[in-house]
Amino acid sequence: MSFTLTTPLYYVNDRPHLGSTYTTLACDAVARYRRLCGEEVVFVTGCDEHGLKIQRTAEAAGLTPQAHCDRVSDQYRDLWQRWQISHDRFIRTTDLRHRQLVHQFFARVVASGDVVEGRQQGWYCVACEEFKDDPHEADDPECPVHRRPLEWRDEVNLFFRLSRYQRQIEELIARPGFIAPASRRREVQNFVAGGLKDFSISRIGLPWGIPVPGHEGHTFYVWFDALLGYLSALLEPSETVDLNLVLQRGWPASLHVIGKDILRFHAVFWPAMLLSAGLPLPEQVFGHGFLTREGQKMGKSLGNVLDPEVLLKRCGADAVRWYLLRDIPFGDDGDFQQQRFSDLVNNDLANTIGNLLNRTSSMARKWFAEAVPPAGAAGEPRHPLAVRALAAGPVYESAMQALDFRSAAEAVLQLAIEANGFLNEQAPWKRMKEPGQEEQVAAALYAVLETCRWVGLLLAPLLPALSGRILSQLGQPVLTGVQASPGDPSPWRQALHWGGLAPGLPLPEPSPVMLRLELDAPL
RNA sequence: GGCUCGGUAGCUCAGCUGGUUAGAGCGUGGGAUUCAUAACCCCAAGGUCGGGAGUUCAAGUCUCCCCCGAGCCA
Repeated sequence: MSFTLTTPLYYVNDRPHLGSTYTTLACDAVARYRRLCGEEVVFVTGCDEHGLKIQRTAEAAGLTPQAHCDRVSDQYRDLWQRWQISHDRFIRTTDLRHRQLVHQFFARVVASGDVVEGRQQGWYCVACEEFKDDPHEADDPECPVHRRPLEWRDEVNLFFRLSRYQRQIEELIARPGFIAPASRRREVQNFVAGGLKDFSISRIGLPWGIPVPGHEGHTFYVWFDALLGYLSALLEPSETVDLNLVLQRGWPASLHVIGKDILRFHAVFWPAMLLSAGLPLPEQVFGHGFLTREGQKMGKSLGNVLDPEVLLKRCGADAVRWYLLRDIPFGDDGDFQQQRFSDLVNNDLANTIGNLLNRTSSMARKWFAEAVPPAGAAGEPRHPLAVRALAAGPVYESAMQALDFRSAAEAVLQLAIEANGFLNEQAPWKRMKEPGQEEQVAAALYAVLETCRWVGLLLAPLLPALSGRILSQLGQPVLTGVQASPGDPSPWRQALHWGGLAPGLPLPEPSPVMLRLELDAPL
């Protein structure tokens, strides 16, 4: 069973921003989860590097387009590494191999009779890389998104006959689950219901792009070429570029995660292109929401852009991942609020989870020879905390399947909250002062330590680093996505049974697994 | 202008097919405790559920109108 998922291929017009980081973190959580479940995962990310906008940005910076792309794509690669993103592929659309694949794909589309010449006249937004519908006679029209002047174009281009796929696309988007969250489906349906129009797939006089074979002076429209990056990413760098091979390398994708603004490209244009080329369609396109900051749109003009570099450096990956995944319903727009960010990180991670482990481990060490105490009655699946943990598992898993990170995170957190409550009820520190209570204290501590182990395990996809610290403080082996033999449950799933913590196992001296955030200045 | 979503405690939001005293988290206030990262645990706070009208024995929960905000389309 293989699971291919993609982030968008990020446009290298500017340095990476929080939005792309958000998308990528979410995908990383999914990829890690699927691997832990024993699935073979291909996690694709990369950069989209062609187009007039890039060419101009490079010129403005006094660089060749290639040098500019190299620089920005390096920033992405570097950023993902520091965020510990577990992608398997990083594709750049300026790779030679990508170009070859685009040519093969184009040949198929031509063979299907889906490429025609047409005259394209209209107002063009370079920033959007898109024709707008402003009337021909408009005076100095502006792009409503970028508030920049549109440019008049009148050229003979190649068109993709999207209109031929009207029915198939309608059927596709009607399929439950194809467009997620479901709340976004109607928007696309309305667009499609309006009638699909052929769209141009080439540009004239734009050197920074992939040349169209057999059409001197034409380069591919940046969107046409970019989406194909999902396919070229799948091929091993060492093997010949052969479009047929993608079927053995993970295509079709199970999941495209994108920002809501590019849903149409992924849910309409892209599937039509694939149909034309005779390739199977992705199973799901998930359009997540946008992030604002303290209620305001982030932007250069406002000077309120939250830099992922700064966030990582000052707060750490765990904190940011937790906040974004646990507090913002994935799919909805979210607002980044610094106060809430530090409140949640400190309460959930440092206090509730971190301190739980710390206090319990230190009691166990103090009274039970620096080791996991005997389980006694706490080894039974009937134990109250066992019941909780065993119930949390399925809730957590179905949430992760649905990309509902928030519910998944809450299920884990709830477990820790319950364990804290249980500990206070049992008050082992009080009981230890009374004679003959040792056995019960041991059992209570065991139950809580075992709950901590579950918390650590369940946290692995969401907060891999913190998860590792928790587990290692419990003397547990580092989890990897190592494949189980087919049919067997994954090591991770196997570990998720009550009583996995071995009594007598030495416990290392505890040290806080999660420090509190002290953000004195604004981020 | 058309369509689609929202408007529920200071903040962020849950509230499915209408039915006991409208919920959670954070923040705030109080209490308890000392194992622990001044952490954990318990309790409280009285929000006309955007406004108005209607249907009903009964409406955040259905219908209509209006106001406000967001998005898609034109």
